[in-house]
Amino acid sequence: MSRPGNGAKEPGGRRAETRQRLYRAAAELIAEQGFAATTVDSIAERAGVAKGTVFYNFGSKEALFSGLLDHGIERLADALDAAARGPAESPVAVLDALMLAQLRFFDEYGPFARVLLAEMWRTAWQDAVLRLRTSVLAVYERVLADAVAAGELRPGFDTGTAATAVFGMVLTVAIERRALRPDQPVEDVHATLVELVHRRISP
Amino acid sequence: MSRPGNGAKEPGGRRAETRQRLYRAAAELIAEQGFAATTVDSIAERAGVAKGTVFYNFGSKEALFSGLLDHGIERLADALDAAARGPAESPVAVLDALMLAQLRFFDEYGPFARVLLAEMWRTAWQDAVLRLRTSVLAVYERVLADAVAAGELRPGFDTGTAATAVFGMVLTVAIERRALRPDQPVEDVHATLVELVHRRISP
DNA sequence: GCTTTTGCACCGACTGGTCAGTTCAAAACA
DNA sequence: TGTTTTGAACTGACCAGTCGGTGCAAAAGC
Repeated sequence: MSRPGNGAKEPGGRRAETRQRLYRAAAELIAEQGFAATTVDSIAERAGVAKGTVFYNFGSKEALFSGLLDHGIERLADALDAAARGPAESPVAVLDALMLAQLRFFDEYGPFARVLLAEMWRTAWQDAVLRLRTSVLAVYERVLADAVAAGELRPGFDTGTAATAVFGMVLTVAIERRALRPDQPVEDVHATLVELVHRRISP
Repeated sequence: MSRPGNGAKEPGGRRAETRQRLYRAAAELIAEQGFAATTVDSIAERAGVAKGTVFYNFGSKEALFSGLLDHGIERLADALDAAARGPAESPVAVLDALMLAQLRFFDEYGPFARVLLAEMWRTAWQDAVLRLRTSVLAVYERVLADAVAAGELRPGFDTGTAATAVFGMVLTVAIERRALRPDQPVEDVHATLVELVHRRISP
Protein backbone atom coordinates (compact mmCIF):
# COMPACT_ATOMS: atom_id res chain seq x y z
CA MET A 1 0.00 0.00 0.00
CA SER A 2 1.08 3.58 -0.18
CA ARG A 3 1.77 3.71 3.54
CA PRO A 4 5.12 4.98 4.82
CA GLY A 5 7.17 1.86 4.38
CA ASN A 6 10.61 3.00 5.44
CA GLY A 7 13.34 5.04 3.88
CA ALA A 8 13.05 7.33 6.83
CA LYS A 9 16.24 6.02 8.36
CA GLU A 10 18.93 6.80 5.80
CA PRO A 11 20.02 10.39 6.49
CA GLY A 12 20.69 11.28 2.85
CA GLY A 13 17.52 9.63 1.54
CA ARG A 14 14.95 11.53 -0.43
CA ARG A 15 12.30 11.20 2.22
CA ALA A 16 14.66 12.19 4.99
CA GLU A 17 15.52 15.38 3.15
CA THR A 18 11.86 16.22 2.68
CA ARG A 19 11.35 15.81 6.39
CA GLN A 20 14.30 18.07 7.16
CA ARG A 21 12.84 20.77 4.95
CA LEU A 22 9.47 20.39 6.64
CA TYR A 23 11.05 20.59 10.09
CA ARG A 24 12.89 23.74 9.15
CA ALA A 25 9.83 25.41 7.62
CA ALA A 26 7.63 24.41 10.53
CA ALA A 27 10.12 25.69 13.10
CA GLU A 28 10.39 29.05 11.37
CA LEU A 29 6.67 29.56 11.00
CA ILE A 30 5.75 28.30 14.44
CA ALA A 31 8.42 30.51 15.97
CA GLU A 32 6.86 33.49 14.24
CA GLN A 33 3.18 32.75 14.77
CA GLY A 34 2.77 29.92 17.22
CA PHE A 35 1.56 26.40 16.60
CA ALA A 36 -2.18 26.90 16.22
CA ALA A 37 -1.85 29.96 14.00
CA THR A 38 0.45 28.16 11.58
CA THR A 39 -1.37 26.39 8.75
CA VAL A 40 -0.21 23.19 7.14
CA ASP A 41 -0.57 24.91 3.77
CA SER A 42 1.94 27.57 4.75
CA ILE A 43 4.40 25.01 6.08
CA ALA A 44 4.20 23.04 2.85
CA GLU A 45 4.60 26.16 0.79
CA ARG A 46 7.68 27.37 2.65
CA ALA A 47 9.20 23.92 2.46
CA GLY A 48 8.58 23.91 -1.28
CA VAL A 49 6.46 20.80 -1.04
CA ALA A 50 2.87 19.82 -1.77
CA LYS A 51 0.41 19.72 1.09
CA GLY A 52 -0.23 16.03 0.51
CA THR A 53 3.44 15.37 1.19
CA VAL A 54 3.11 16.65 4.74
CA PHE A 55 0.37 14.15 5.50
CA TYR A 56 2.16 11.41 3.62
CA ASN A 57 5.23 11.93 5.78
CA PHE A 58 3.77 12.75 9.14
CA GLY A 59 0.10 11.89 9.10
CA SER A 60 -0.98 15.01 10.97
CA LYS A 61 0.04 18.53 11.89
CA GLU A 62 0.50 17.45 15.50
CA ALA A 63 2.73 14.54 14.54
CA LEU A 64 4.89 16.87 12.48
CA PHE A 65 5.29 19.18 15.45
CA SER A 66 5.93 16.36 17.84
CA GLY A 67 8.63 15.04 15.51
CA LEU A 68 10.12 18.51 15.29
CA LEU A 69 10.39 18.77 19.07
CA ASP A 70 11.96 15.34 19.37
CA HIS A 71 14.36 16.03 16.54
CA GLY A 72 15.50 19.34 18.02
CA ILE A 73 15.77 18.04 21.56
CA GLU A 74 17.86 15.12 20.38
CA ARG A 75 20.27 17.35 18.50
CA LEU A 76 20.53 19.74 21.46
CA ALA A 77 21.21 16.84 23.81
CA ASP A 78 23.91 15.59 21.44
CA ALA A 79 25.53 19.01 21.31
CA LEU A 80 25.57 19.34 25.09
CA ASP A 81 26.82 15.79 25.57
CA ALA A 82 29.68 16.47 23.20
CA ALA A 83 30.56 19.66 25.06
CA ALA A 84 30.40 17.89 28.41
CA ARG A 85 32.78 15.19 27.20
CA GLY A 86 35.43 17.66 26.06
CA PRO A 87 38.60 18.28 28.09
CA ALA A 88 38.06 20.54 31.08
CA GLU A 89 39.91 21.45 34.24
CA SER A 90 36.99 21.36 36.60
CA PRO A 91 33.24 20.79 36.74
CA VAL A 92 32.68 24.52 36.71
CA ALA A 93 34.73 24.79 33.52
CA VAL A 94 32.47 22.14 32.03
CA LEU A 95 29.50 24.32 32.97
CA ASP A 96 31.08 27.12 30.95
CA ALA A 97 31.47 24.84 27.98
CA LEU A 98 27.85 23.71 28.27
CA MET A 99 26.55 27.25 28.24
CA LEU A 100 28.64 28.08 25.20
CA ALA A 101 27.45 24.96 23.40
CA GLN A 102 23.83 25.82 24.18
CA LEU A 103 24.33 29.38 22.97
CA ARG A 104 25.89 28.18 19.74
CA PHE A 105 23.16 25.62 19.16
CA PHE A 106 20.40 28.16 19.54
CA ASP A 107 22.43 30.59 17.46
CA GLU A 108 22.27 28.09 14.63
CA TYR A 109 18.73 26.90 15.23
CA GLY A 110 17.17 30.12 16.43
CA PRO A 111 13.61 29.35 15.40
CA PHE A 112 13.77 26.11 17.31
CA ALA A 113 14.86 27.96 20.42
CA ARG A 114 11.77 30.12 20.26
CA VAL A 115 9.51 27.17 19.63
CA LEU A 116 11.00 25.40 22.61
CA LEU A 117 10.64 28.39 24.88
CA ALA A 118 7.05 29.00 23.85
CA GLU A 119 5.78 25.45 23.93
CA MET A 120 7.98 23.97 26.62
CA TRP A 121 5.44 24.23 29.41
CA ARG A 122 2.35 23.46 27.37
CA THR A 123 0.72 20.39 28.85
CA ALA A 124 -0.01 19.12 25.34
CA TRP A 125 3.62 18.21 24.76
CA GLN A 126 4.44 16.72 28.12
CA ASP A 127 6.31 13.82 26.52
CA ALA A 128 8.69 16.13 24.76
CA VAL A 129 9.21 18.12 27.93
CA LEU A 130 10.03 14.92 29.75
CA ARG A 131 12.63 14.08 27.11
CA LEU A 132 14.03 17.58 27.46
CA ARG A 133 14.40 17.08 31.17
CA THR A 134 15.96 13.66 30.99
CA SER A 135 18.32 14.32 28.10
CA VAL A 136 19.18 18.03 28.22
CA LEU A 137 18.62 19.36 31.72
CA ALA A 138 20.16 16.17 33.06
CA VAL A 139 23.47 17.14 31.47
CA TYR A 140 23.49 20.38 33.40
CA GLU A 141 22.37 18.70 36.57
CA ARG A 142 25.11 16.09 36.31
CA VAL A 143 27.79 18.73 35.93
CA LEU A 144 26.44 20.68 38.87
CA ALA A 145 26.41 17.50 40.95
CA ASP A 146 30.04 16.94 39.94
CA ALA A 147 30.80 20.44 41.13
CA VAL A 148 29.21 19.64 44.46
CA ALA A 149 31.21 16.43 44.68
CA ALA A 150 34.39 18.34 43.84
CA GLY A 151 33.69 20.81 46.61
CA GLU A 152 33.13 23.68 44.21
CA LEU A 153 29.55 23.98 45.36
CA ARG A 154 28.04 23.57 48.78
CA PRO A 155 26.74 20.10 49.63
CA GLY A 156 22.98 20.12 49.55
CA PHE A 157 22.91 22.66 46.75
CA ASP A 158 19.70 22.27 44.72
CA THR A 159 21.19 21.13 41.44
CA GLY A 160 17.78 20.54 39.85
CA THR A 161 16.58 24.09 40.25
CA ALA A 162 19.99 25.42 39.32
CA ALA A 163 20.05 23.34 36.13
CA THR A 164 16.71 24.76 35.07
CA ALA A 165 17.91 28.24 35.98
CA VAL A 166 21.04 28.06 33.87
CA PHE A 167 19.20 26.49 30.95
CA GLY A 168 16.47 29.12 31.03
CA MET A 169 18.98 31.90 31.37
CA VAL A 170 20.96 30.82 28.34
CA LEU A 171 17.80 30.18 26.33
CA THR A 172 16.39 33.63 27.06
CA VAL A 173 19.63 35.39 26.31
CA ALA A 174 20.15 33.44 23.10
CA ILE A 175 16.74 34.49 21.83
CA GLU A 176 17.19 38.09 22.88
CA ARG A 177 20.53 38.28 21.15
CA ARG A 178 19.14 36.92 17.88
CA ALA A 179 16.16 39.22 17.99
CA LEU A 180 17.79 42.42 19.20
CA ARG A 181 21.56 42.20 18.92
CA PRO A 182 22.39 39.82 16.09
CA ASP A 183 25.79 41.42 15.57
CA GLN A 184 27.05 40.81 19.07
CA PRO A 185 29.45 37.84 19.04
CA VAL A 186 28.20 34.79 20.88
CA GLU A 187 31.49 34.73 22.74
CA ASP A 188 30.80 38.12 24.28
CA VAL A 189 27.40 37.00 25.50
CA HIS A 190 28.96 33.86 26.87
CA ALA A 191 31.59 35.89 28.69
CA THR A 192 28.89 37.97 30.36
CA LEU A 193 27.00 34.90 31.47
CA VAL A 194 30.17 33.30 32.81
CA GLU A 195 30.92 36.41 34.80
CA LEU A 196 27.40 36.50 36.12
CA VAL A 197 27.41 32.89 37.23
CA HIS A 198 31.00 32.61 38.31
CA ARG A 199 31.61 36.01 39.73
CA ARG A 200 34.93 36.14 37.88
CA ILE A 201 35.03 39.85 38.20
CA SER A 202 38.03 42.11 38.39
CA PRO A 203 36.85 45.51 39.57
CA MET B 1 -24.05 62.58 28.85
CA SER B 2 -26.07 61.90 31.87
CA ARG B 3 -24.22 59.03 33.45
CA PRO B 4 -20.70 57.84 34.45
CA GLY B 5 -19.81 57.59 30.81
CA ASN B 6 -16.80 55.43 31.55
CA GLY B 7 -16.95 53.33 34.66
CA ALA B 8 -13.76 51.74 33.47
CA LYS B 9 -11.68 53.87 35.78
CA GLU B 10 -13.24 53.20 39.13
CA PRO B 11 -11.62 50.02 40.41
CA GLY B 12 -14.82 48.70 41.93
CA GLY B 13 -16.99 49.55 38.92
CA ARG B 14 -18.99 46.89 37.18
CA ARG B 15 -17.11 47.17 33.92
CA ALA B 16 -13.69 47.18 35.58
CA GLU B 17 -14.58 43.99 37.39
CA THR B 18 -15.73 42.35 34.17
CA ARG B 19 -12.41 43.25 32.57
CA GLN B 20 -10.50 41.79 35.49
CA ARG B 21 -12.41 38.54 35.15
CA LEU B 22 -11.71 38.46 31.42
CA TYR B 23 -8.00 39.11 31.98
CA ARG B 24 -7.82 36.30 34.45
CA ALA B 25 -9.71 33.84 32.25
CA ALA B 26 -7.69 34.79 29.19
CA ALA B 27 -4.39 34.43 31.01
CA GLU B 28 -5.29 30.97 32.28
CA LEU B 29 -6.51 29.68 28.96
CA ILE B 30 -3.76 31.22 26.87
CA ALA B 31 -1.18 29.84 29.28
CA GLU B 32 -2.64 26.39 28.74
CA GLN B 33 -3.27 26.45 25.01
CA GLY B 34 -1.60 29.47 23.46
CA PHE B 35 -3.18 32.56 21.97
CA ALA B 36 -4.43 31.25 18.64
CA ALA B 37 -5.82 28.03 20.08
CA THR B 38 -7.84 29.86 22.70
CA THR B 39 -11.31 30.81 21.53
CA VAL B 40 -13.13 33.92 22.60
CA ASP B 41 -16.07 31.67 23.49
CA SER B 42 -13.98 29.75 26.00
CA ILE B 43 -12.61 32.93 27.54
CA ALA B 44 -16.10 34.34 27.94
CA GLU B 45 -17.36 31.08 29.37
CA ARG B 46 -14.61 30.83 31.97
CA ALA B 47 -15.11 34.46 32.91
CA GLY B 48 -18.82 33.77 33.34
CA VAL B 49 -19.73 36.34 30.72
CA ALA B 50 -21.34 36.31 27.27
CA LYS B 51 -19.21 36.43 24.16
CA GLY B 52 -20.59 39.79 23.13
CA THR B 53 -19.31 41.28 26.36
CA VAL B 54 -15.75 40.51 25.35
CA PHE B 55 -16.14 42.48 22.15
CA TYR B 56 -18.04 45.21 23.93
CA ASN B 57 -15.17 45.64 26.36
CA PHE B 58 -12.16 45.12 24.15
CA GLY B 59 -13.25 45.30 20.53
CA SER B 60 -11.24 42.31 19.41
CA LYS B 61 -9.47 39.21 20.65
CA GLU B 62 -6.13 40.83 19.90
CA ALA B 63 -7.01 43.95 21.85
CA LEU B 64 -7.98 41.83 24.84
CA PHE B 65 -4.64 40.09 24.73
CA SER B 66 -2.74 43.29 24.23
CA GLY B 67 -4.51 44.76 27.23
CA LEU B 68 -3.69 41.67 29.24
CA LEU B 69 0.02 42.01 28.45
CA ASP B 70 0.06 45.69 29.34
CA HIS B 71 -1.85 45.08 32.53
CA GLY B 72 0.51 42.33 33.65
CA ILE B 73 3.66 44.15 32.67
CA GLU B 74 2.55 47.22 34.56
CA ARG B 75 1.87 45.25 37.71
CA LEU B 76 5.18 43.43 37.43
CA ALA B 77 7.02 46.69 36.94
CA ASP B 78 5.29 48.10 40.01
CA ALA B 79 6.27 45.07 42.07
CA LEU B 80 9.91 45.31 41.01
CA ASP B 81 10.01 49.06 41.53
CA ALA B 82 8.71 48.62 45.04
CA ALA B 83 11.31 45.98 45.76
CA ALA B 84 14.09 48.15 44.34
CA ARG B 85 13.06 51.04 46.57
CA GLY B 86 13.20 49.00 49.72
CA PRO B 87 16.10 49.32 52.16
CA ALA B 88 19.24 47.45 51.12
CA GLU B 89 22.88 47.37 52.06
CA SER B 90 24.28 47.23 48.56
CA PRO B 91 23.29 47.07 44.90
CA VAL B 92 23.82 43.34 44.92
CA ALA B 93 21.45 43.03 47.85
CA VAL B 94 18.90 44.94 45.80
CA LEU B 95 19.40 42.39 43.03
CA ASP B 96 18.46 39.68 45.54
CA ALA B 97 15.33 41.55 46.46
CA LEU B 98 14.39 41.98 42.82
CA MET B 99 14.69 38.27 42.12
CA LEU B 100 12.56 37.45 45.13
CA ALA B 101 9.94 39.99 44.09
CA GLN B 102 9.84 38.54 40.58
CA LEU B 103 9.53 35.02 41.94
CA ARG B 104 6.70 36.04 44.21
CA PHE B 105 4.89 37.91 41.47
CA PHE B 106 4.97 34.95 39.12
CA ASP B 107 4.03 32.70 41.98
CA GLU B 108 0.84 34.67 42.36
CA TYR B 109 0.19 35.26 38.67
CA GLY B 110 1.53 31.98 37.31
CA PRO B 111 -0.57 31.88 34.15
CA PHE B 112 0.66 35.33 33.24
CA ALA B 113 4.25 34.16 33.60
CA ARG B 114 3.66 31.44 31.06
CA VAL B 115 1.89 33.76 28.69
CA LEU B 116 4.77 36.18 28.92
CA LEU B 117 7.40 33.51 28.36
CA ALA B 118 5.58 32.05 25.38
CA GLU B 119 4.55 35.21 23.60
CA MET B 120 7.32 37.56 24.62
CA TRP B 121 9.32 37.20 21.43
CA ARG B 122 6.43 37.08 19.01
CA THR B 123 6.85 39.93 16.59
CA ALA B 124 3.11 40.59 16.78
CA TRP B 125 3.41 42.03 20.28
CA GLN B 126 6.52 44.13 19.83
CA ASP B 127 4.97 47.08 21.60
CA ALA B 128 4.36 45.08 24.73
CA VAL B 129 7.90 43.70 24.58
CA LEU B 130 9.20 47.23 24.34
CA ARG B 131 7.23 48.16 27.43
CA LEU B 132 8.63 45.11 29.20
CA ARG B 133 12.14 46.20 28.35
CA THR B 134 11.71 49.81 29.36
CA SER B 135 9.76 49.20 32.53
CA VAL B 136 10.84 45.80 33.86
CA LEU B 137 14.23 44.91 32.45
CA ALA B 138 15.32 48.48 33.03
CA VAL B 139 14.92 47.97 36.79
CA TYR B 140 17.38 45.08 36.68
CA GLU B 141 19.72 46.97 34.41
CA ARG B 142 19.73 49.99 36.70
CA VAL B 143 20.62 47.89 39.71
CA LEU B 144 23.39 46.15 37.80
CA ALA B 145 24.72 49.53 36.69
CA ASP B 146 24.68 50.63 40.34
CA ALA B 147 26.68 47.55 41.20
CA VAL B 148 29.22 48.49 38.56
CA ALA B 149 29.39 52.02 39.92
CA ALA B 150 29.85 50.68 43.44
CA GLY B 151 32.74 48.52 42.29
CA GLU B 152 30.86 45.29 42.89
CA LEU B 153 30.99 44.48 39.21
CA ARG B 154 33.73 45.08 36.67
CA PRO B 155 33.49 48.32 34.69
CA GLY B 156 32.36 47.57 31.17
CA PHE B 157 30.21 44.68 32.33
CA ASP B 158 27.32 44.15 29.89
CA THR B 159 24.42 45.05 32.14
CA GLY B 160 21.87 44.76 29.33
CA THR B 161 22.60 41.14 28.59
CA ALA B 162 22.93 40.37 32.27
CA ALA B 163 19.56 41.93 33.02
CA THR B 164 17.89 39.75 30.40
CA ALA B 165 19.76 36.74 31.73
CA VAL B 166 18.60 37.21 35.31
CA PHE B 167 15.05 37.96 34.26
CA GLY B 168 14.88 34.88 32.02
CA MET B 169 16.45 32.72 34.69
CA VAL B 170 13.92 33.72 37.32
CA LEU B 171 11.03 33.45 34.88
CA THR B 172 11.99 29.93 33.82
CA VAL B 173 12.52 28.74 37.36
CA ALA B 174 9.26 30.27 38.53
CA ILE B 175 7.32 28.42 35.87
CA GLU B 176 9.14 25.16 36.48
CA ARG B 177 8.46 25.39 40.17
CA ARG B 178 4.76 25.98 39.68
CA ALA B 179 4.47 23.17 37.16
CA LEU B 180 6.64 20.57 38.81
CA ARG B 181 7.40 21.48 42.41
CA PRO B 182 4.51 23.53 43.72
CA ASP B 183 5.29 22.56 47.29
CA GLN B 184 8.79 23.90 47.33
CA PRO B 185 8.87 27.23 49.15
CA VAL B 186 9.66 30.23 46.97
CA GLU B 187 12.30 31.19 49.48
CA ASP B 188 14.24 27.98 48.84
CA VAL B 189 14.23 28.58 45.12
CA HIS B 190 15.34 32.12 45.74
CA ALA B 191 18.17 30.94 47.93
CA THR B 192 19.40 28.63 45.18
CA LEU B 193 19.33 31.42 42.62
CA VAL B 194 21.15 33.75 44.97
CA GLU B 195 23.84 31.17 45.50
CA LEU B 196 24.11 30.60 41.79
CA VAL B 197 24.45 34.26 40.95
CA HIS B 198 26.42 35.41 43.96
CA ARG B 199 28.59 32.44 44.59
CA ARG B 200 27.73 32.68 48.27
CA ILE B 201 28.81 29.15 48.78
CA SER B 202 30.33 27.58 51.83
CA PRO B 203 31.80 24.22 50.82
C1' DG C 1 -43.24 60.59 45.18
C1' DC C 2 -43.55 57.97 40.82
C1' DT C 3 -43.23 57.67 36.05
C1' DT C 4 -40.64 58.03 31.92
C1' DT C 5 -36.40 58.38 29.54
C1' DT C 6 -31.68 57.54 28.75
C1' DG C 7 -27.77 54.93 27.79
C1' DC C 8 -24.32 51.72 29.71
C1' DA C 9 -23.36 46.98 30.09
C1' DC C 10 -24.43 42.74 28.64
C1' DC C 11 -26.45 38.89 25.97
C1' DG C 12 -26.32 34.99 22.50
C1' DA C 13 -27.97 33.24 17.97
C1' DC C 14 -26.18 33.83 13.61
C1' DT C 15 -22.84 34.44 9.59
C1' DG C 16 -19.07 34.32 6.49
C1' DG C 17 -14.82 32.62 6.16
C1' DT C 18 -10.94 29.56 7.32
C1' DC C 19 -8.46 25.39 7.86
C1' DA C 20 -7.13 20.39 9.08
C1' DG C 21 -7.46 16.46 7.11
C1' DT C 22 -9.05 13.24 3.07
C1' DT C 23 -8.90 11.42 -1.37
C1' DC C 24 -6.93 9.96 -5.54
C1' DA C 25 -5.13 9.64 -10.11
C1' DA C 26 -1.09 10.78 -12.29
C1' DA C 27 3.73 11.85 -12.37
C1' DA C 28 8.51 11.60 -10.76
C1' DC C 29 11.91 9.20 -8.82
C1' DA C 30 15.58 5.48 -7.76
C1' DT D 1 8.76 -1.98 -9.77
C1' DG D 2 7.67 -0.10 -5.79
C1' DT D 3 8.13 4.19 -3.33
C1' DT D 4 7.45 8.95 -2.86
C1' DT D 5 5.59 13.23 -4.32
C1' DT D 6 2.22 16.11 -6.58
C1' DG D 7 -1.89 19.04 -7.00
C1' DA D 8 -6.31 20.01 -6.71
C1' DA D 9 -10.92 19.30 -5.20
C1' DC D 10 -13.78 18.40 -1.26
C1' DT D 11 -15.82 18.32 3.47
C1' DG D 12 -16.99 19.08 7.98
C1' DA D 13 -15.89 21.44 12.00
C1' DC D 14 -14.82 25.53 14.07
C1' DC D 15 -14.41 30.41 15.19
C1' DA D 16 -13.96 35.77 15.17
C1' DG D 17 -16.80 39.17 14.87
C1' DT D 18 -21.82 41.13 14.24
C1' DC D 19 -26.16 42.79 15.55
C1' DG D 20 -30.74 43.22 17.24
C1' DG D 21 -32.37 42.90 21.63
C1' DT D 22 -32.64 42.86 27.10
C1' DG D 23 -31.98 44.52 31.99
C1' DC D 24 -31.18 48.01 35.03
C1' DA D 25 -30.09 52.06 37.60
C1' DA D 26 -29.72 56.84 37.63
C1' DA D 27 -31.48 61.20 35.87
C1' DA D 28 -35.19 63.99 34.10
C1' DG D 29 -39.79 65.15 33.93
C1' DC D 30 -44.26 65.73 36.16
